[in-house]
Amino acid sequence: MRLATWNVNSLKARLSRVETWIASVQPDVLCLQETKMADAMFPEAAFAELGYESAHHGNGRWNGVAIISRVGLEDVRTGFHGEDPDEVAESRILSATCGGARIMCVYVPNGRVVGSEFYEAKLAWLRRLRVELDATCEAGARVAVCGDFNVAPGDLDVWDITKFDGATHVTGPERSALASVLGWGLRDVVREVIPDGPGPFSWWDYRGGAFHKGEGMRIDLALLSEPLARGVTGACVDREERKKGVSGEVPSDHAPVVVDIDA
DNA sequence: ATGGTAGCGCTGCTA
Repeated sequence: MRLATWNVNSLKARLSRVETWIASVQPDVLCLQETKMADAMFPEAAFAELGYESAHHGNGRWNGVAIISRVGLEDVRTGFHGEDPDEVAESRILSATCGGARIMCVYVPNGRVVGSEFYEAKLAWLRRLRVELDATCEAGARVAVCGDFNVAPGDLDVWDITKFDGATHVTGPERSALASVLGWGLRDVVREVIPDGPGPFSWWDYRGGAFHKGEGMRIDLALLSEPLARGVTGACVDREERKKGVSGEVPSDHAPVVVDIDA
């Protein structure tokens, strides 16, 4: 199974690139974040034409998550378990069973300024993600939690840790909350396949030529439970997609993360 | 030099 995750920064603005990328890379399951659209606007037919089923959870111009699969898409859950779908304020988690694995597509809150109410909400959201795993997944199950975590797990996951002193995405509480999610029984397989850094980065600020200066962060992660992680045969970040297209089409500020699992 | 870019959508917020 080829599993991928990609924060597309508006699926409406990026659809053409996403279609081209899918046709080229041929993922079996693709998790999308920041679709920035309501369910009614989701281009389900475009993915069907490529041979994929899809599920989307979006409620407006921010956030929005989707799972695209050509190996089945069952038992879709919108939001956290026990959450009234009509009461979900922000669309940040979508789960489905694809190809015998429980896929969770997540878009963790950014957190903005350390210590702000948004930062505290981010920590609470990550704690709730651990609760979600405890409550909805059996130990030993095939589980993949993929998405934009807005946390750089280690110092090698930012271009220059000395420039991040106390900054959002690298603070101890954020990393501890992420570690608690991993502690359910998940492995950061891209870091295992690529142990050296800095990088591989998955996000670069649009401003100031950050991409070309190599000033990025690794915040888009594929976290796999043991039965899936055991079968990983390769993992990478597709930096090519982050380059500007020949037609001048603007890329997302995130690159896709791709994991191959022999299963 | 306290900026810069992108998306949404039309004013300023979010990232």
